[in-house]
Amino acid sequence: MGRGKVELKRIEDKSSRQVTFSKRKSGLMKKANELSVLCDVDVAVFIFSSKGKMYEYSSGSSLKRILEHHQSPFEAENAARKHVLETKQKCHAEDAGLSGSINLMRLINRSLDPTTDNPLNVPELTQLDQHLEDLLRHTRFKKEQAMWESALATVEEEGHSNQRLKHFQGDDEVRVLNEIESLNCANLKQRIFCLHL
Amino acid sequence: MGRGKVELKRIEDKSSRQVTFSKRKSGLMKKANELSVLCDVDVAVFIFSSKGKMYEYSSGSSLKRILEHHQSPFEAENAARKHVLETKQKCHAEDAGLSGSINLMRLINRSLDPTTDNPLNVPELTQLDQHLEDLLRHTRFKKEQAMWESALATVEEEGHSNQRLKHFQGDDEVRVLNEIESLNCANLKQRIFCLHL
DNA sequence: AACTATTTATAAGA
DNA sequence: TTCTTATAAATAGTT
Repeated sequence: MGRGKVELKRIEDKSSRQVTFSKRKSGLMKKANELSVLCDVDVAVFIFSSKGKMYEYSSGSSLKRILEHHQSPFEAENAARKHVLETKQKCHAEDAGLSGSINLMRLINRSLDPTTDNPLNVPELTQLDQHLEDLLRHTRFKKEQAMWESALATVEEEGHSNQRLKHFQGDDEVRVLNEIESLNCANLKQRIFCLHL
Repeated sequence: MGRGKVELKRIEDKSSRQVTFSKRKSGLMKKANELSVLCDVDVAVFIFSSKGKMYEYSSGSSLKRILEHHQSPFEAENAARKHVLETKQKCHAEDAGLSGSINLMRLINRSLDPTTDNPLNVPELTQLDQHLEDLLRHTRFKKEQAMWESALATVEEEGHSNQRLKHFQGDDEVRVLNEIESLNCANLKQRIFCLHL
């Protein structure tokens, strides 16, 4: 609708694409709001620009309040994550993990929703139990791994700077530095211990 | 646009509301598609009728494929669940659990996403570990509860029918029925044992 | 489900 | 960017 009719394909000129985006984005949200009010339904619209920026509309009472109240971290993060997955063109590997985690999410959601009208039955609870155990094992492994990685990085970093200093210093200083190094290691162990808490 | 202008408020007549819903729903999705194609962005639209039925549009390659491939159980369930929460007007109690579970979800998502560019750090992994432990405890408690509930229901059901039969039967039959009852209990115990696996 | 009189959205221009 | 305006598109009321 406008001075000329447009064919349905990507607008190649960047600046007019941007202008059209801005106009049509607000048009779409206006329409979404009208639909929501006139027909008394809930509507949510999510738009992801090519740079991953997200715009959203969501209707009146229900979705909106929840989304706003929680700064929509859930939808935003998930949608954004999916968008990233897509644009990274790495669909195959992720699919398995994603669908597995979706099932887990569904179980967790139902398990934590006190208003659900079909609470988890025993086989489902058993399945959830199993999933959680696996995930807990996985998490503890990751944690240990991350701890040691950060520990090694610190040691290496400190080693490097110490090494560099040694080039320019006498034997006494080297002894002091070695002491510092061992103190750093003790410090490191203490840090690791704290992380465990 | 139409024979008369409409004011932005709920259409009270049910059948014209339904007609308008149908027309405007497709209009909205058409607009969403145009925006997506013309401006080369990803767009997703979710509409929830008052009865909780969901309609969705999502643009071209990215979101659409993933949503279709997984039958969008995640968005559908979540959105539906939120919708239910809202319409049940029980926002207060759920909010705490919801925001807690959202945080958990985010951690799980990031933990399971191999393509994330910020993997969980150690404090976050510790937090996730803690959450999972809590949830596991909660799940096992629920499982035990559910098991005993179903067990009790079975006992009661069998007890009732046995009670009724006793009215019409002699002492010998009563003895047999008591044996059956105790066998049922053994059976029950075995079933519970199986559920534990 | 089709038909139009109108309103609304918006493309192009300023 | 914002405003204007000619025109395309959407749709309310009707059949």
